Amino acid sequence: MSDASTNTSPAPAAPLDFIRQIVSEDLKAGRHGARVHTRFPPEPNGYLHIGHAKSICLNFGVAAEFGGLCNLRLDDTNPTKEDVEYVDSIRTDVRWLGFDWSTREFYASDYFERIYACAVTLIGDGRAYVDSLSADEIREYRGTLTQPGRNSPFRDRPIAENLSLFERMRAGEFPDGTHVLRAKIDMASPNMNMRDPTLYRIRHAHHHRTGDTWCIYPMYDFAHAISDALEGITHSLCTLEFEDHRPLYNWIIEQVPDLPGDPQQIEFARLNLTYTVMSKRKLLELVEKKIVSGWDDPRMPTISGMRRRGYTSRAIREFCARIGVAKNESLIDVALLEHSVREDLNQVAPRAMAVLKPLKVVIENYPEGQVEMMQAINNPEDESAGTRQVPFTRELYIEQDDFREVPPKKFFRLYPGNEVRLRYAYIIRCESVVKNDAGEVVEVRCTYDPDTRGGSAAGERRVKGTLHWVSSAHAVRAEVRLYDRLFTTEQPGTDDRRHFTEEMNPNALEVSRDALVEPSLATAVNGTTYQFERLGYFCADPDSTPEHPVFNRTVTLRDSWAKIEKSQNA
RNA sequence: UGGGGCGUCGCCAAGCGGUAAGGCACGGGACUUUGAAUCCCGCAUUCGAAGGUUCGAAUCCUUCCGCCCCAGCCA
Repeated sequence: MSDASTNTSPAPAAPLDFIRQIVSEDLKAGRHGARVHTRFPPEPNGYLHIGHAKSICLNFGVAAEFGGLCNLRLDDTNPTKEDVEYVDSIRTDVRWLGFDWSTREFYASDYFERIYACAVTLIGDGRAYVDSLSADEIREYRGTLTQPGRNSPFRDRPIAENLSLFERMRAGEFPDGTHVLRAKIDMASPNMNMRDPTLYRIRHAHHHRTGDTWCIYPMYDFAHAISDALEGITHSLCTLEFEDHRPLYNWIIEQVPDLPGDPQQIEFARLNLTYTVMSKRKLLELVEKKIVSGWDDPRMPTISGMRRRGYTSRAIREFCARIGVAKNESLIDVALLEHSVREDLNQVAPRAMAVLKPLKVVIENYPEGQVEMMQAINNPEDESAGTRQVPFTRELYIEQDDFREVPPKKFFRLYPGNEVRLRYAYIIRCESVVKNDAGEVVEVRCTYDPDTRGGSAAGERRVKGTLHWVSSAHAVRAEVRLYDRLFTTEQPGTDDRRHFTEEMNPNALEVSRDALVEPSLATAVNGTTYQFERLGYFCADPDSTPEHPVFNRTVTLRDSWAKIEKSQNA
């Protein structure tokens, strides 16, 4: 993943982000035993999205760059929200992104016994107590942002009673909500997280890994700090909203005796993307209400959705490298993601010709029944990709958008009397059109110049436009799914006068069922992304069958003509 | 009106007292059998604001302004 180990030519080092600066200095100073050990700790309650990709690239990246390790840890402390389907998808997605956690796949639930022991120790030291207030009462006692809280009447229970109660909580003697274990810190703290935070709650629920072994489960703050310490994590990277939790994190590390390691929590800004929602709650809602086809719907910002759409993991990693890591709350322009995708795909995607909205072209002076095989370049960016043969005949299809009966200014595609080049084939001239009863052009009649065939003959005539095409007799019908952004607003979900689903783009999916693709695409390999020349990048979808190929539009090509036309109409 | 953070170009982001990197976006041009790609050029006299310290301030100090997060037995 990294070539940082080559000691030959020290490339002009890109500036380190603030986290890498800290890690680098810690290493230099010999802190944390001069080690770097990070972890990526998702909760298995949904699929990973592009925001997680930022965290994954950071955690695994930092570890790799500084000769350390990164664990995959599933933070599964809430059995009511978590599921194996999610842990499977997480493993798949992190691996697909290109990262390897070797055998270091851990689960917070692996530590339940040890976390329980920590709690018992805390109780024994008088640093935790069983509270029997109701949830509502606890909230009341907590105070407000400006007013201190009050001590619970159960705060000074004798240690022995706490021990016994906690043991009975574990034994399942109490129903949900009757008791909770709390840290004894400071109900007057200006930091709400320090007002005797809950450490354990009773949940008679089946856990996807521990089954019915437990009916009490540790809270995030408690489980996370202990898990980090147990795994020897040195730098515990998380998002900004946990900044307020750091004092509690440190409290736990300090107060629980005999914990190995001294992890350091550092917070960075989460990723926000324009025209995208990034909360698992909202994404789950789209899935559950069947507003999208599933977590891997190509319109979703999930890793699985982007994969199905045709994004490459390399493009996503590059994107994550470009957005940087800082503490500013940022809103990244989705155009940067699209740029990263195009940049990678341009290098690696095989080219092909496909016509999305076909318009028939008949070349009047081309012999009927004749088939010529034209040599086409598979990837001009990669000579090793070779060439292929594309059949050319008298009757072809071109893109409807490539013909205008009345051309606008600067339109140098096909119109009556004009000449264009057919890619890898001949120059043709539009002689006349055939219209239907409604007055729509349904066929374009052309003539071709036999001397203009193919690629590179010197001194050949030049025309301004080059069109893609397919042979009527050879083309394969395909379904093409044209995706656009899922939302119409830059920051969906931030307007509290309406539900975020009201900001969805009704045209986020447009299906063309009568697209025609060149014969070589009939056997397109599922998951391969092609460039359909002049249109964009398209990925063969798993829904494809040999009789019915399906392609997802990954992203369009940049389109300067669209800009010109738009400014003309403005 | 408690606490914790953050304010550098339209969007990100370097900068760490010596005179504003880079990317995206945008605009212009070259090239072109993809109006793609590629290549050039342009794009912050100024760093939320105002004072102050200094030969010198985005960087140090003071005050002010704006935005985000926190009152789950969620993570």
